Amino acid sequence: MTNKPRVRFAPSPTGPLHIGGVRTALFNYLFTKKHQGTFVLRIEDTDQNRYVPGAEDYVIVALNWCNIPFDEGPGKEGNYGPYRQSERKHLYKQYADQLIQNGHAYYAFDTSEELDLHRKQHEENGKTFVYNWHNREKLNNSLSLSENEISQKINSGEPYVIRFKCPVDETLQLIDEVRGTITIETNVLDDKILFKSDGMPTYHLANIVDDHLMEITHVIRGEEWLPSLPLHVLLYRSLGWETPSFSHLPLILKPTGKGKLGKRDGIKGGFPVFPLQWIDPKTKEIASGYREDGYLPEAVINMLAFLGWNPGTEQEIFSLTELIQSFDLGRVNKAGAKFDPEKTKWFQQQHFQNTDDSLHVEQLKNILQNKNISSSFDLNKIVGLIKERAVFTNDLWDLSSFLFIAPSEYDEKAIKKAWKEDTASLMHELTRILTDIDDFSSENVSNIVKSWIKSKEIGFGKIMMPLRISLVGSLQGPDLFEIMSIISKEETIKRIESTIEKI
RNA sequence: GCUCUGUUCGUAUAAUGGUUUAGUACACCUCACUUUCUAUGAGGAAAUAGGAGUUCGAUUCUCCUACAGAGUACCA
Repeated sequence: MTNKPRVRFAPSPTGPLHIGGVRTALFNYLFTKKHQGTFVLRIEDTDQNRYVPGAEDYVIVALNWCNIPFDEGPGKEGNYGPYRQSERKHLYKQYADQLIQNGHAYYAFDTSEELDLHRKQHEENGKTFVYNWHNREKLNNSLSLSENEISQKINSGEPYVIRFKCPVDETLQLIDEVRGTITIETNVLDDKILFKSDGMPTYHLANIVDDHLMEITHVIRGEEWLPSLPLHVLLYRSLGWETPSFSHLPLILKPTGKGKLGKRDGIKGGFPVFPLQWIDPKTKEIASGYREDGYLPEAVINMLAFLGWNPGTEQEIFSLTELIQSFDLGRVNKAGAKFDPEKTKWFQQQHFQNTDDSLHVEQLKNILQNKNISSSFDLNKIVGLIKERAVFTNDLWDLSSFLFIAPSEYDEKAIKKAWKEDTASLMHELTRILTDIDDFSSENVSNIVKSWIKSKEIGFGKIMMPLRISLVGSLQGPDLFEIMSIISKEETIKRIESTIEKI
């Protein structure tokens, strides 16, 4: 690559950005950063009716949380602003006019109602209404009307749209970086509206104009745009502009069943489909987010990168830096990928385990502070003991809470399994043994208790399991002697005695 | 319906026109280790959608069928 690429992520602020959108942003980011290029955020808000307040902020916060910030965009003005299409409104009309002058577009006066009627009638006959070369001469537009009629209509303020005049009898060879060459006949295309009667451009026009004006070199977007590619390429040609390179990313599909991953799948499957929590401003409905569910952004990014891409090696755990180094558009898959929440959890676990212990200690400290628990325990040691079975930060507390708070109730199943007739007297005897131990290191306690059990000629489980119930409340947790050593001799004995009393 | 795109173990994917008994990861099963729960380690089961063609040879190239997805708005 000779010149540094400029890429853009161009969401529409109609709701929270879902993980498919984040994946698109990520691939744009990885690609451009690999080549020291620029990542632009452009807000495509040409449809005022669908604007949702907060959606734009959400995109920005989400990208920042994921550590894939944009270089230019709203609030980060570069030389190509403004970056909201609603603020660029004045730019588009001239290009629509240019297309009309060149004969590549025309005015159309058909109302929505008329078009709906056409569609309905065709549907009843089992056909589809297509507005293009085969009927455009007969419809209510500047191709069928006289000069006089046209200027009269326009001057009298009759609403009109501007449609693209799609060329006839041409075979288009389109190049997509991930799919190769795509062939399509222009005759099957329709004359898409470029400019709406409300004075706003449609997505197609605005998108092409902005990509050109912002000097975007590579368009990387979701597969749902593939059907629009011929129109876009034709527009570049009609405007006499150089065409950027196009890559269409495979869709992210539901984990089970058919179709694109949607909001409902998350609710049904109990996993987030959004990077951050989103509260709908109208319905107050809450959609869960990866951030709030305790996922590390590194894990989410890593998981997303592997949805439709792979490095071709057996390495699966990647940092963002490594992803940038390894990313290659040529290795993007063509087929849609089913989303796998289990694998996402695995990525989280891997990244959680790779996180430096000191950060986990900080997190645990915060949790204790929030719970108003003051403790003199060695948190480093505790983290080392429980970390391997933790996946989320909150697990740090769940797995260690019994150290800070003595169990108040005991798991019934565990009691049934481990607490027998003679257990109480054995536990009494154990407290006497423990009382005499001066060096309460886990190693020393372990040696003494184990040899005592051996001398009694009973099974280890007979002592260890009730002891675990006494200290933890259930048959879970790390090495018992480590636990005893941490909570101290006095606390250990206290807990055993209290358990004997309660059961 | 029409147009476009796609199809390797349950899932995500690797590989190559022959060296493949098609590799890896998640999930699943077994064993080991923890006399607990995890985690971990070892092992197991599991796939080239179907049919033609090109070829000495195809999972890899071509075509057809099936299935799937997307698009088909004065939405993006």
